[in-house]
Amino acid sequence: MGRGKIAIKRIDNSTNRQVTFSKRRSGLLKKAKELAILCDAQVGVTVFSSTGKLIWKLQYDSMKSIIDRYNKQKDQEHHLLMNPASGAKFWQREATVLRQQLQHLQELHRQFMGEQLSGLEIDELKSLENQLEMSLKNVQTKKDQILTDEIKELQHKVYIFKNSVSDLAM
Amino acid sequence: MGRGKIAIKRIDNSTNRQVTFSKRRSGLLKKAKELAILCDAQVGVTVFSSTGKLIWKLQYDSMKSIIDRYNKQKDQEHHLLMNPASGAKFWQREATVLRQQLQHLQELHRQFMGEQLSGLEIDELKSLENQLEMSLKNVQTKKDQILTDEIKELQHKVYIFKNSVSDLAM
DNA sequence: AACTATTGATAATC
DNA sequence: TGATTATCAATAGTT
Repeated sequence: MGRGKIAIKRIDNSTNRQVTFSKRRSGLLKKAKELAILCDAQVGVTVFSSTGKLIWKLQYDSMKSIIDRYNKQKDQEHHLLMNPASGAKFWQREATVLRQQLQHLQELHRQFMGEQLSGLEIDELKSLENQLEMSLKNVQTKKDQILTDEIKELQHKVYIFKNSVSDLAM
Repeated sequence: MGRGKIAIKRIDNSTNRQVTFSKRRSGLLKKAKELAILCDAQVGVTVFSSTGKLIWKLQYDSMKSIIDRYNKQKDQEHHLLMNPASGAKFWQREATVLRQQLQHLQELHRQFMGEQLSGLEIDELKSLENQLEMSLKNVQTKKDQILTDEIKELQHKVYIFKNSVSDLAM
């Protein structure tokens, strides 16, 4: 999209990669913001560079609902207005709950990755095994479906092509 | 970017908004994917429509590193905790990031449950399939190990019991 | 869902 | 880095 077309693959030159990263990151965030505003949607974007640094986080419009809730709570608990430190407390509670949920889900997810299985009972392992088997089946079904559709489409194209060739021969 | 310029504000006509939402969402996800590939970065995007339906896209194997990096970053910002003045803002940011991580992980987990597979490319499905197969193997190995151990233990008990019975007989 | 006239994004360059 | 601009890409309005 500039003075020349580029292939979408890792940019080898690191300086170039950095420059492109900056430019496209801002482009992406702009698009995200526009989407959120235009379509009244919640859009979140997280970007990490390859060195692992958290570059940007954006959570558009969902902030609004959080702040609404905060303001609501502020009304309900009037003493909050008197105590400047309680604003921090509200968000701290919020963060604590979220972190607990996240940790719980992380642990669960590790188990789905086949890690950290030591704490599990035999019944839990069996149940996990069943779930994984089911998941695998679903994924394979979906994959097969996509591949089959693709083949059908190609077969149709070949059919069309054959016909046009025989038309020419007539 | 089309037959006319538009102002970036909520589109009132709901049909139009829905159409624009579809178009721009796919545009955004394409950009995110390109950024990730070109610049070797981890990019996550979550999109909720105004009706609350979650449409999402994320390189599935990057979740672990996102969480690791997040935890790392949290350590770096840890000194902020000591400063009471920055309290509310810090915890607010904390909550925002946590909420976002939670949303990503929830969606990722749904995919590991074999749900919400519609948005995935064929390569992503293959990748997920491989991971599930590996997980399943680990879980089965662990299960077998536990069962084998249990059997050994029981055999030992039977052995002890036999001996004590023959002791009694003497 | 397609199609294009436009606007917008950005790769190369300075 | 930061600005410029020639191109390519995205998309708003139309069919």
